[in-house]
Amino acid sequence: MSNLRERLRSEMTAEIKQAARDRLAVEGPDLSLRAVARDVGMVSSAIYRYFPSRDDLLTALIVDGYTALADRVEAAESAVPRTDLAGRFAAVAHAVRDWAKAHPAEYALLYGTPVPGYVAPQETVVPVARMGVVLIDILRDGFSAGELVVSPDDRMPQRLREDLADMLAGVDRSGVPAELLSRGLLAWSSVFGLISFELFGHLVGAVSDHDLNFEYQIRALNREVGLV
Amino acid sequence: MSNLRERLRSEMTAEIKQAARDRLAVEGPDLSLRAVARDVGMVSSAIYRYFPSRDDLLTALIVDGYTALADRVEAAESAVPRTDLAGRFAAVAHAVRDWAKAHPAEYALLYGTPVPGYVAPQETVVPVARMGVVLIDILRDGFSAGELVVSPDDRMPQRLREDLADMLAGVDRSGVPAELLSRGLLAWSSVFGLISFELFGHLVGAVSDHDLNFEYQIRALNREVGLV
DNA sequence: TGTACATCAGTGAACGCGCGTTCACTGATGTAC
DNA sequence: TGTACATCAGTGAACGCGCGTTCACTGATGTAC
Repeated sequence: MSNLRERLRSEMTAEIKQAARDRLAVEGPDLSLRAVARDVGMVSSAIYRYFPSRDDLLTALIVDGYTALADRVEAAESAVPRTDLAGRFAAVAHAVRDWAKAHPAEYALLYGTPVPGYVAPQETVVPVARMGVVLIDILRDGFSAGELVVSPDDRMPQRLREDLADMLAGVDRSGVPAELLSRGLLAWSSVFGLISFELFGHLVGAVSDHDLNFEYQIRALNREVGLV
Repeated sequence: MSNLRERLRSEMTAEIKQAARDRLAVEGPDLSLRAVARDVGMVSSAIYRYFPSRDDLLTALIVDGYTALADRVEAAESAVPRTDLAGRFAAVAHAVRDWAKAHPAEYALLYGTPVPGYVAPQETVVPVARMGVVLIDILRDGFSAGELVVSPDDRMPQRLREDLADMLAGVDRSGVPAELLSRGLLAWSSVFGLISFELFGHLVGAVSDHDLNFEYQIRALNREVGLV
């Protein structure tokens, strides 16, 4: 059986990616292939048996990151009773923050300054859509249960309405009016705004207990979205 | 008079910083001193007549960036009638976004992934506080005019209340309850969340007309803060 | 079960490169008398 | 107004470095018969 070679190969691949993640944490987004090789005890050219180039290694880290984050978000949200809409949203928000705090360098890789000239791989679409589904499901459940009240807004530009209706192609948005999708998008942006502010050091003068602040703000956000 | 030398010196300093900003835009946050020198038509060592090291040049760009942003924010906000609270907040939000879109690389430098090991210079405190003052003034005016209704929230943790009361040391927060400061902080985070999402490419599948979306979301934010 | 051949992980040397920073220098501008 | 000296912007060579990637190689693992 060729299993030995295959198993070693996948273990080695994982080890390289982990070393790369660790490197990312200490020296930021310009990943050095040679440093990674050193860390796993290999000669630098050996990495090329596993990744055809430095960019491909980076791509793998990015895809892994989105997937890990989506996993955490889904797991946290599914553990909350379906009828507890605010609890479900809070679970999602805290899952993102917890993952970000546990993996700050990866968070920065996904949601910080994009590497110039580097285009996000198509494979990120799937995990990103998974998070979108979780969020939209909360909105739909709230709407169809009558807990989320939304009055049609005729000041919403038609173009924007169409954008929102087409967003996340392939994801079921049925029964969720554009007004609600827009609210969800704002809430989602706010969650990442809060987390980025905290992790990137923009709250240093303002807040000392970040846990308390985040929890309070998520409650406020819940109120604002209308999930109570 | 030594004015000639001094004038040339400050002109050259400005030219170097501008070249550095341009470089930033094409190759991201790892600024190359040699590339900057090439762009201004100097030999690389000549830069050291103006900046003692690469980090000092970066620092100058960061301080300049915050200052330019605070200038724009103040100018935009002060052009709106004092009683138009929602208009004042919208002016602030749009000023930030306009500046960010006009100077995306600088925005990323200030609000994107922090350079690991690099500590933000103390001089950024002043321009950051200036923006804080603008925001807090809006909240105070709204509160004292009775337009911003805020009921005391006894679920707000004491620790958080103290944090908010101490925030932006030296800035006048008199007459603005912690509940309102917290709302302001959330709104401020949301503005940057929206802008970062747009500039860093996280809305690509979701929204095509970013102007419309931002304008709509800022109106929603205004409603949420209570500025109508 | 044993042998011949194919696959492929890892080595080590080499490539060409751009980087930040230093240093002794030249020559123009500014200052003191 | 003219001369002697000080200041300082910019040059060019050199330093030591780490980088991504290539290539011919060795030796172990896997496959076919």
